[in-house]
Amino acid sequence: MANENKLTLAGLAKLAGVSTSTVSRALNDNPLIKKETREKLQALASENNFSLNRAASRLRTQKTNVVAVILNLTDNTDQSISDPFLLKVVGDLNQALNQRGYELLLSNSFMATQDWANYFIGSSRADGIIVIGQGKSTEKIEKVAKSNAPLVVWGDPKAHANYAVVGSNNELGGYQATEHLINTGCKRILFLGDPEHAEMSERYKGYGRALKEYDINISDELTLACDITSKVAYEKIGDLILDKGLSFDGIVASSDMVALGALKALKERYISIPNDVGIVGFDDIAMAELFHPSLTTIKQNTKSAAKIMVEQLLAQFNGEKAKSVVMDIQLIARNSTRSI
Amino acid sequence: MANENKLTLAGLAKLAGVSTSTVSRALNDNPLIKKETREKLQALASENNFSLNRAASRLRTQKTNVVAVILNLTDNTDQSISDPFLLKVVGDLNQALNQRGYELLLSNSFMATQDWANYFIGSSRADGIIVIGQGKSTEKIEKVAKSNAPLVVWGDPKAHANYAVVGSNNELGGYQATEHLINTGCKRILFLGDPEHAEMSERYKGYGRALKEYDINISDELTLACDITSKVAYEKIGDLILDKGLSFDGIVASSDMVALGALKALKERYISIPNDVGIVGFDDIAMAELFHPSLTTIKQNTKSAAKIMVEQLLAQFNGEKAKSVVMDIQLIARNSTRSI
DNA sequence: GTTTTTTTTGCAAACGTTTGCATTATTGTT
DNA sequence: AACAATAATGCAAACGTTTGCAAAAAAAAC
Repeated sequence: MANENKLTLAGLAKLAGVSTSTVSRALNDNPLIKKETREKLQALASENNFSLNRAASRLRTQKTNVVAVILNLTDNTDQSISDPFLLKVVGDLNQALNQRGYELLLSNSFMATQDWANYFIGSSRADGIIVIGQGKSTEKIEKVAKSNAPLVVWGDPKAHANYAVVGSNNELGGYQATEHLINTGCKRILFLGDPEHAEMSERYKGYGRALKEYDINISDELTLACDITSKVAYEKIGDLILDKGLSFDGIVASSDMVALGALKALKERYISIPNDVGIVGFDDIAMAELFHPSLTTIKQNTKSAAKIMVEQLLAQFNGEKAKSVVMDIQLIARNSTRSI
Repeated sequence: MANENKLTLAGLAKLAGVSTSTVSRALNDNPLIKKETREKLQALASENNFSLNRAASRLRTQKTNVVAVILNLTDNTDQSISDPFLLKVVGDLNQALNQRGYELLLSNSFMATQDWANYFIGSSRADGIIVIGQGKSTEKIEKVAKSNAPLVVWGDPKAHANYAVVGSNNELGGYQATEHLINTGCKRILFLGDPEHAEMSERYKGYGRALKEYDINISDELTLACDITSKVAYEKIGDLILDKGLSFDGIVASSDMVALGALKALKERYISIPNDVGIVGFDDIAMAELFHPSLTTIKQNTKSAAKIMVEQLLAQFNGEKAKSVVMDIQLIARNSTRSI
């Protein structure tokens, strides 16, 4: 093809009548090279639309400028990848990484059966790893951490781990969601989510704390364990109502997608939202305000979270030790809960 | 760190008492090497959890085994990246690529101001490019195509381009959506979408054809140009009703997200769906069936599309010329349209 | 037990950068 | 004008693989 004899650094050097070192330095804007020469060479390079062979420079510098982002999906393959929240995080990470001169190698947890650290770092595919979602299976993450490869995890920062975790204050989020329902008159509040799941379990704790502080007794009946997908939530709520009637007047959903499933189950039974049942979601995905009714939710700021994760990762590149960071959350009151 | 003196091929060779060539061949399962030796060396490699330096092998082989996937977003940055459909495509591509031994380098169109071909291919960052979304701005794509870098585009395959396009039969989709509304009794059907946008314009054509074939006159008033985001759709429908009352009884939405926006605008005004207005979306995103009412839509099969795109790309690696492929679509009738 | 054939291994040269050090050109100082 | 100090460039050795070709070892043929 056109690839026949691609222009190389040496070729460009000959073209310019200088040495390869000079061209290399010039293209990397190294001040060792006289400014005029630098500019001249840069111009020449772009004229001949030359571009450095990254494979070569990576080999030489032992640095890839690539970060592997791993979607740590749970077993049920298809559903979770469609959670807009996770993908929003990917998008924000991409932007944050690009801003710092890095590229994003996307991967899901199914890919490498081998351990990630070796697969990505040991092989010079990437300089660091960002895992999205602590989820339930933390063994693989632990393994990476132990190999002390640069690593940052999006998950629950309170789950004191031996690696850096960036995530929202899930406990507080759960608390505020519950409190908001209490303040808007709900008495029997359901928690809908997966208490086994790292992030979700903290939200569950916050839920428990709020009930306790407001002297509402916690009943097992009001904890509805369910996978964190809309479909499962929809079914679970349907079953519950079939089983016990409308035994609740508020729902703390562990994610917006879960809330969406619940919403549908309720609306199909002509249960009024927010009058009969108030719902609070978690995440504030883009379409939260487009549901009908629009969804009251706990907003996670993915944009700044992404920026922080990248910072923490880069810190590790410089030999510093990364710390876990707790992100503030924010209650966004909309129409799926009564107004205070 | 642990990276101090990483085991190298030469090191492993010394450890095993053979030459590097033998180890290299063994790890690549080259039958030139005796089977026993191969297995012994492979075992040794994994014992010492050795992994090949990809930067080096890429340099040597002039192949990266990476494919750049570019989200070709339109100007309004934030919204479109949250379209679950596009991200679903990314996920499916990731899987399809991994299956063929490739990795996915994610990027968005804002990143490289330079031309993509040079940035990704010329620099040995990737072997090929997959662009998601033809959208409105096709110049950059044309540029890549001209440089004849391996390229496949997700877009409208009927838009005869000088590059390989994989996409749904958008015209037929638009037709079927419209026909379905007609069959369920709609008389004044609105098209909601962006006729400038490559994929959408084909859907618009199909819409027009259906109206014509069923002898319904096409009125400019019933074409509501709007950006392909829920928010804009929501506003446009609101404005339209404010302006002219309920001047329509059916909507062909150019995507599910657009449909969702319209849905909300209508429900807020207590307009019954599907009785007063029927709505058909496009894409069949995961939550389409979880809207209330669940959304009738034209399903695009992203999973097999992804597989085909990858095949078409790999074909180009082998010097074959890739062809555009039209994917079948399928009407999924749910509750946002009356039953036939 | 040679010779021929086949199988298995090793040698050494790439692939295209970057960078420590040596060298040359330029400027400043006396 | 000679020397010192500084700025700008070039030399050449890496970085860790892969692979054509030669060589050695093993098997087969006579």
